[in-house]
Amino acid sequence: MEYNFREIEQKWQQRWVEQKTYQVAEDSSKKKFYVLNMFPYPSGAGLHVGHPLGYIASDIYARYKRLQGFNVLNPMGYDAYGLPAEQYAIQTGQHPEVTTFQNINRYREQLDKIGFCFDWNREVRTCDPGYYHWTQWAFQKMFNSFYCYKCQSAQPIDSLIKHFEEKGTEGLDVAQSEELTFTAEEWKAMDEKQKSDTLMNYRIAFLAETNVNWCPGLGTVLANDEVVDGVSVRGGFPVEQKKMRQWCLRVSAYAQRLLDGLDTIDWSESIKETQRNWIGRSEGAEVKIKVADSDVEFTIFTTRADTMFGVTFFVLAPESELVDLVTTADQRKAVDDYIKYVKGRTERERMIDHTVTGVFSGAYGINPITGDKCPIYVAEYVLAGYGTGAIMAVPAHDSRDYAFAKHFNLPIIPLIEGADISEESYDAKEGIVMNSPKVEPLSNSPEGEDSLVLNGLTVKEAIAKTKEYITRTGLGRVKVNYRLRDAIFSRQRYWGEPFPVYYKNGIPQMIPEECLPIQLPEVDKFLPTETGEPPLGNATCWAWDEANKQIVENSKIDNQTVFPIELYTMPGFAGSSAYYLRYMDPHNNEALLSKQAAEYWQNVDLYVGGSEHATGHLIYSRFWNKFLYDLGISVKEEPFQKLINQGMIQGRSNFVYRIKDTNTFVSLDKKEGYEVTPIHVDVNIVSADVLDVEAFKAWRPEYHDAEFILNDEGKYICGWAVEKMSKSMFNVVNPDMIVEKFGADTLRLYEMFLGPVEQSKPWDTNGIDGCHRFLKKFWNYMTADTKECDPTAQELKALHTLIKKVTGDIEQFSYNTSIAAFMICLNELTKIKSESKAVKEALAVLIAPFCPHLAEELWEMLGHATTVCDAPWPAFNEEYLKEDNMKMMVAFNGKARFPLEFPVGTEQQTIIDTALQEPQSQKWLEGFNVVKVIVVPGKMINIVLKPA
RNA sequence: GCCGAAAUGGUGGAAUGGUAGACACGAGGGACUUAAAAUCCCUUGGCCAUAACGGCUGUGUGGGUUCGAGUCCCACUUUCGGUACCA
Repeated sequence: MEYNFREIEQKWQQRWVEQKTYQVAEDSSKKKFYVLNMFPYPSGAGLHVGHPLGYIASDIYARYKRLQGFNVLNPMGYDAYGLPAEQYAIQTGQHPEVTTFQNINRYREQLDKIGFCFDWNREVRTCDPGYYHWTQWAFQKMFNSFYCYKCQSAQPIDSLIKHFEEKGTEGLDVAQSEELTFTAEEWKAMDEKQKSDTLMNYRIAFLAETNVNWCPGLGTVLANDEVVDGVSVRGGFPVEQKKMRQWCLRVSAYAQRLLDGLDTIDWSESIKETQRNWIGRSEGAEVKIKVADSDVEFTIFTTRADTMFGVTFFVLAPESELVDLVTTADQRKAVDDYIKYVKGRTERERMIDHTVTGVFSGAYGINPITGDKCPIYVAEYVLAGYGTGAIMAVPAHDSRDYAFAKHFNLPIIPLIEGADISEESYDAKEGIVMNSPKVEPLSNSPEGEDSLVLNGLTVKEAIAKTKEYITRTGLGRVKVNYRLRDAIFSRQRYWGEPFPVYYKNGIPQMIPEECLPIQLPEVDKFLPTETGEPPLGNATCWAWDEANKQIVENSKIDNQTVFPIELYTMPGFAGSSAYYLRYMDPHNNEALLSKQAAEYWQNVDLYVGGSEHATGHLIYSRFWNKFLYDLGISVKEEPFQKLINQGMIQGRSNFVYRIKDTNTFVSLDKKEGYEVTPIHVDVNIVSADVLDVEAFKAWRPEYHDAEFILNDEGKYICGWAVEKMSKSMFNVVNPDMIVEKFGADTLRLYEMFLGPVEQSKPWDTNGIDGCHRFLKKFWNYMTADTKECDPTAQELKALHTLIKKVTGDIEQFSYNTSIAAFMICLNELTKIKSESKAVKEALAVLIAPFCPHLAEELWEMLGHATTVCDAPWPAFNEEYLKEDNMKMMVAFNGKARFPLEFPVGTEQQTIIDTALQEPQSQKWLEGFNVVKVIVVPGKMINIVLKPA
C-alpha cells in the first residue's frame, strides 16, 4: 500500500474539526500546560516556510505534553492592528479591516494545511471590539492608578488624592515624572485643571508633554524600539525629535521589578541580558551644585562619586530648563545660537555624527567638596532624558568628557595612580585613588571622625566612602537611575484601538467602564485632516454625550453636555501586551478573564517567538502583566515562564550568470573566462541547483529569447547564496507548495530536522527528500504484516532506545536528534524484520507529535477508534537496554586503539590484566613502561605509558 | 566602543571530558529496468599506503589544565545578533 499523504492529511484535518479534537476546557482533574506562540501580524505576503518553524516546534511540544497526560492550552490569534494595512488603505481607499480580514483568512488557510493542534475556538484578534474592550479597560485602570514604592505595587489614584488632602506630598514614596512638593492646603486650593495636571505626574497612564520620535513620513510618533538608526522600522522614513502632548505609560515605575523578575524565569541568558541592558540600572549619587553669584542650584547624577576631585567643568543638556536660568547676559546669544543649532539636527544626524560641540554658558558651578569654581557648559552629548540632564565632567576618567576638554582646552586632573591620560581617558573603575586631598569635617557634621580621605583607597572603596560622605553631610544623596523610559502610548493613526477618553474643558475624562468598548469610528479618509489632526479627526460621529452615555455626532459638541473624544489611537503593543490572558477565557463579556480561568491556567509555561521582541513586546508584556498582577487579575507576576527564541529561516537564493552585453547565460561550472553578471532567479524554477531552462524562458519576457551555455551533461547549474528570505531575492519558498508536493508531515519533520530550533539556518528544499523517504519507509514498515505476539528482545531494545532518546530530546527541544533516532530505529526494525503490533503501536504514539496525520492513520489501522492524541506516551524500561557484555575501548596515552568486550560486572583488575595481556596490546607496550591504567566502566581502558 | 551567541567534511548538522563527523543531503560506484523514475546495496574528512592489514593527520588561531579536550581555563582572529554619547 502506498503512502498517500494527500488523502490521509485531508481526512484527518477534517476529522479533527468535526470531532473538536483540539478544543480544551478547564479540567481540575488534570495538570495544565500552556503553550503559546507569539501571534502573527497577518501581512499581505502570506506565510513563507520560515514562519511556521516556531509553530511546529511548539506544536510538537504541545502534543507531546498532551500525550503525557497534561491538559494543554495551545491557542492562536492575530495581531491585527498595524501600519501596512493602514498604508494600503491610504493608497487605495480600501478599509484596513477588509485587507486585514483577507490576510487573516489567507493565513488561516495556510496554517490549517500544516496540521497544528490549535484550539481555534479561542482565537483572538486585537482589532475585534470584544477583545480591545479589555485593552481599553486596562488603560483606564492604569489611568486610575499610581505606583507606590513603599508597597511595591500599583494603587488606586483615589488613595493618593486622599493622601494629598490630608498631608500634601509629605511622606510620599511614589513613582512620579518630576518631584513635586506641596501641602494639603495648597492641594485644596488648586482648581480642577491644576489638580488634573498634578495627578498626571503620578498616574500610570498619563498625559505628558514629551520629546517624541516624530516620523513625518508616517505622520505619527514612534516608540524607541520602532526606530532603528534614526529611521522608522516600518517604511524606513526619517525620524525627528518633537515636543508633543502624548499618552504615556509609567513603565519606569516597574524598572526594578522587571529587572528582579528576570532571575525567576527560564529564558536564554542572552535575551535576559538584553533586557537588563535595556532597563539599565545604574547605582550612583545625585549631588547638588550651587551656581556662583546666583541663587540657582542644580543637581547632577554620577556613578563615579570618587572622582569629585577631578571635576573641571559641568555640562547641561541643551533641552534642560536650567540652561535659561544660568546663562549670563554676555553668553546669551552664543547659547541661543547653539540651541537653535541643536534643535535643527535630526535624531539621525545626532546618532551618526559624534563630533564635539558645545558652548560656555557664562556661569560657574561650585564643587561642593573642593569648593572650586568650574565653568558650566551646554552640550548635546548630555541627554535631557537621563539622570538630571546635568553632569559633572571628569575628563581624566570619562572618554566623552575627555574629548570635550581637549576640544575646549579645559584642564584634566588624573585621580588614579599609574593611569596614563596623555592620549585618552582612563575609564576603568579600578585602581588606587590619588590627588584627592583630605577634606576636613564640616562644622555641621556630628562626630569628630567625619573627614573624607580617599587617597590610597581602591576606586570601589572610594565610591562607597564618598557616597556615604555626601549623604551624611547633605550635599547629595544616593540614587539609582534606570535607562528604561516611560512608553509613549499614543499614535496619530487610524488603524488602532481608540482611547476611551473624552475632553471636558481640556481635562481628560474616562468614558464610564460600563460603556466600553468604544468602537473605532468610520472615516472617509485615513489621512490626517487638513488642520493636521490625526485621522480620527475625519470621523463625523466622534463625540461623547455625557448625560446619555453614548457616542454622538461631532456637530453636537457644545462642551456642556457633549464633548470631543480623543483622536489618538493606541500603539501596536497595546493589543499584544495581555493577549495571553485573554486566551484563557476568550468569550468572557464580563471581564478580561474569570478568576477561575486565571487560577487554572496561571501563566504561559512555554512561549515561542523571535528574539527581535526582546526590548519591545517582551518588556511591555511583562510590565502589563505586573500591573494586572497588582490589580489581582493575573495570578503570576511573570507572564512567560519559559521562552524559546526560534531562529530565522534564511533564504537560499539561486543565480544565473549573464554574459555581459548579451542575452546568453552560462552555467556556473563554465563561467570561468567570461565577464558575467549574476542575476537572482526564482528558486521555484530551480531544482537541486539545476535550472529549468524552459521555465526560465517563460519566467519573464526579457528572457524569452535567452540562450544558454550548458555544462557537459547538458545542464544549467545555478550559483547560490544565503540571504534573507524575501520577494526581491526570488527565494521565497511557500509552505503550501511543499505540503502539496510532500505533505504536511514531511514539511513538519523537515523543518525540525534542519537543525536546532533556536538557531538561524538557511532553507534548502533539496534536503527534504530524505525526510519524505523516511516517512514512506516508515509507512511501509507500519503497514506491512503485523502479528499480535510478544516483541522479541531485539525489538524491545530498538524501541526502548528510541523512547529514551525521543523523550529526552523533546524535553530539550532537540528535535533534529530525535528524528535521527527514528531513522536509526526504523532501520534496525526493518533489518530484524519486526512484525510486533505492540512495537508498532508504540511507534505510532512516538511519532504523533511530529507527524500527527500519519500517526492518526496508523493508529486507526492498528484498530483504535479514538484519536492518537489521547494515547498514553510509551513508558521507558531500562531493563530492555541492558547488555550481557560491555564494549570498551583500549587506549594508550588517551589514544583509542581497539575495542574489547567484557561480561557485565567483570572485576576492574581482571579488565586491566586482560587488556595488558591482549596480543594487540603488545606492539603498543613495546619499549614503554606502564605508569597506570584508568578504567571507565563500559567506555574506556586508558593505559598510560612512559618510554622505558 | 560595550553586551551576547557562535566557528566541526562539498552542505545542513551529531557528539553527559572518553573511538570526532550520528542522521540526512549532495557526490561516486553497483543492482533492478529496453529506458527513465522509484527502490535497494556499497563508498564518501584529508593525506599516505596496500593483494590485504594499516598508518599519519584533523573540530577558527596560539597557549594551558587533564591519563585523555570539539567539549574546561586564558589570550587572540573572524562571523552573526543586540545596543550605543545613559554620566
